[in-house]
Amino acid sequence: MAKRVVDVLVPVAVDQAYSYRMPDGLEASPGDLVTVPLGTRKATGVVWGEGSARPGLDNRLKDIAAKLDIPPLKDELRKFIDWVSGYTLNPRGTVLRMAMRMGEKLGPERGRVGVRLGSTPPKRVTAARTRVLAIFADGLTRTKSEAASEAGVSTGVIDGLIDDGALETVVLPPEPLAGIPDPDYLAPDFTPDQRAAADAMRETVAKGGYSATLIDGVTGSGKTEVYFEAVAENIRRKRQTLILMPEIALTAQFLSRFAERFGVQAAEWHSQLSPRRRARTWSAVAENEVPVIVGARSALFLPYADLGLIVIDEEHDPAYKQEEGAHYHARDMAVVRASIAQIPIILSSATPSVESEVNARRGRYKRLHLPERFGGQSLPSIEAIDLTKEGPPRGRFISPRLAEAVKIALERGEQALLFLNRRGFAPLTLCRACGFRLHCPDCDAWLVDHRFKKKLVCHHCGFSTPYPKECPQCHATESFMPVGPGVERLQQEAAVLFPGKRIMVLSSDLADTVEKLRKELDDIAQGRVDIVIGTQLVAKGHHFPKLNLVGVVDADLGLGNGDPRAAERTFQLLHQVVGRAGREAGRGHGFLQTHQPEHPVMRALIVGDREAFYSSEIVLREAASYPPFGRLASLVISAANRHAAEGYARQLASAAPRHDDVRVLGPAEAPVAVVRGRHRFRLLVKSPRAFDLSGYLRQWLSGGPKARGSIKLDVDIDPQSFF
DNA sequence: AGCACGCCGACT
DNA sequence: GTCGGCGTGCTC
Repeated sequence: MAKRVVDVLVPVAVDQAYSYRMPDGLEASPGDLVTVPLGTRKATGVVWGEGSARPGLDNRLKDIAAKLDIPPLKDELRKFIDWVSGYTLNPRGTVLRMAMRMGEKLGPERGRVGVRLGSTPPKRVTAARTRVLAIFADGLTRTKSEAASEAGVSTGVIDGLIDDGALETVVLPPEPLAGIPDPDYLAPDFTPDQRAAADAMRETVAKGGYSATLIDGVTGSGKTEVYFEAVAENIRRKRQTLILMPEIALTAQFLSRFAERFGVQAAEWHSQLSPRRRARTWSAVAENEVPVIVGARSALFLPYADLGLIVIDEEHDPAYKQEEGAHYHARDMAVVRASIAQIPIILSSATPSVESEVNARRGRYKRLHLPERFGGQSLPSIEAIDLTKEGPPRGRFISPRLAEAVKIALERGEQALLFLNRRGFAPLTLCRACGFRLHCPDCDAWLVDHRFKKKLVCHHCGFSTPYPKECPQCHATESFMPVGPGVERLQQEAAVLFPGKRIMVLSSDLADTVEKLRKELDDIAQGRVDIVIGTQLVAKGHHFPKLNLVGVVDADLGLGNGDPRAAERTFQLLHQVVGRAGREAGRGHGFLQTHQPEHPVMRALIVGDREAFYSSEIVLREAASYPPFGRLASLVISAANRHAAEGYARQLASAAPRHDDVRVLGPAEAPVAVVRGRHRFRLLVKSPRAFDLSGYLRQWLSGGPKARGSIKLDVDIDPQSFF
């Protein structure tokens, strides 16, 4: 009898599952993890289904090597992987890889080594040894490093005592990743509005099944506390919760809030976990030992044993879109995962994405609205400073009115934040003698002057070079002139305007370590800083009690780049930044320096009419058939030389199947035409919302010309950024 | 993703 | 002559 054949999906960039023979004495069902020979090496794959007979392949089939003793990937996760692959056009193996990034080899957790008092007294006695033995006199077991630090000795002393037999080693069970959260550890003190929302949340979770809820409320309205009630209910039901966060920098503050509410730490998942911890977390999630995971977007692909609830915090945040390698939008994929698993999902934001806002308005999402700031605080009042009428003197960036407001705030003993979403000293440096602009050798981009680091940096490829002594074109010396502001230049200006004040610049490139950043944020929170100058890093989630004044130095930045989401992004970012003001100390105030005070984004912020902004933005999107009223895909073609890229892009465009619902725009040179020495062209594909754009693209690309040689094709469904 | 295969430059 | 650079293509 012929052996059973099964399909195994391997975590490499192939779309098809490969067929393998099942050797005698081995049983494996769909979802099981198996090791299989793949080329010259071995790979860990997942049984995806029964063998699909393909003629001519039978004699090449290899045997499955072994089955791993790990819980199988649930049907739910395999369906999700297939769906994500089909939608994003990433090969299934690539998507599987995201679910299997568990660090080193799996398998049973290796126990930690503990040390306790042995039976024989030491042969030689020293002062250090006496101290060690003294702490072990209580009969307790400790790890080597714990014992060493407690006794104030090096681990060498402990090792010596072990060799002597005075101490003995025991294998300890692995340290738990997270305790069991207590849903009733700290009962929150809710306002009637919050209470009602929390009750509704709890009911939704208790009822189970798929549902999507948008919690929408201003900064400080208690959104987190409200969805914590949903989490509490899910914990009571003993099912796992995934809380997705836009980025790790935020999770530290968030985790302590979680611990205050539930009495224990939640387990974390993000790309910076050590391999060891990663592997442990992965298997603990699969073994149902982790009730709550707080994670970045990749946590969406973990092998939950019993996922019962997903929460997306700050659902509008652009960081949910994965832009490198496999493109996917974690918020949208999370909704799909919830629907496949038939569980509730909660999306939370003070400034929902237009997509989610439309879903709520059309009844596809339930909406829970939290209208007020907690404890009766009022929202900051916001006014515009019209730069066309009362701008700063030439070469300066802080207008007299903003400077005056900062002075007054500082006199009152309050803090001020100057926000500018631009790193470095100046975005452009040119030669005053010949007009030469310093640009990146490998990209179509200017070099940004980073004066603190004494370097010129390309923000597209990371190229950096010391400041040149002379102009590369006309060899003039001392002729360079900065054009435009960055946060570092703003600091220089603030130091002159506000002498003697303590100024801190916060920007992602200056915060080299997470610890340093945390300390700086703490310094601000403790009031050890008068003026904070920051990029969008400061916009997110941090709580600064003494901050009452926020000045947006260039509110127009990001509006003029032709991106369909520019207005939405700017509104969300500025709303968030200005929301930093007056969260505790009282009434906050915000200034928007702008050239267009009548722009709908500025009007909405100043008048505080969020609804009006969404309504007008939705009308514009609908008229242009932009998402969420139509679908977009972007195909970026890159190649080592411009001609090859353009030629292939044209061939590809002409191979597009004709379809009444689809418009193919381009090819056009990408907005940043050269990155890392590669020339880029772009095709944009537009279709109605109800159209299967992924299917159309799959058909197109399988029949179109193959990208050979140095040519690369990057497909991005639902592109968020238009670089 | 690995890993082998293959086709051109500088070494004992 | 061959060692080895990494560009190209395959893995049941």
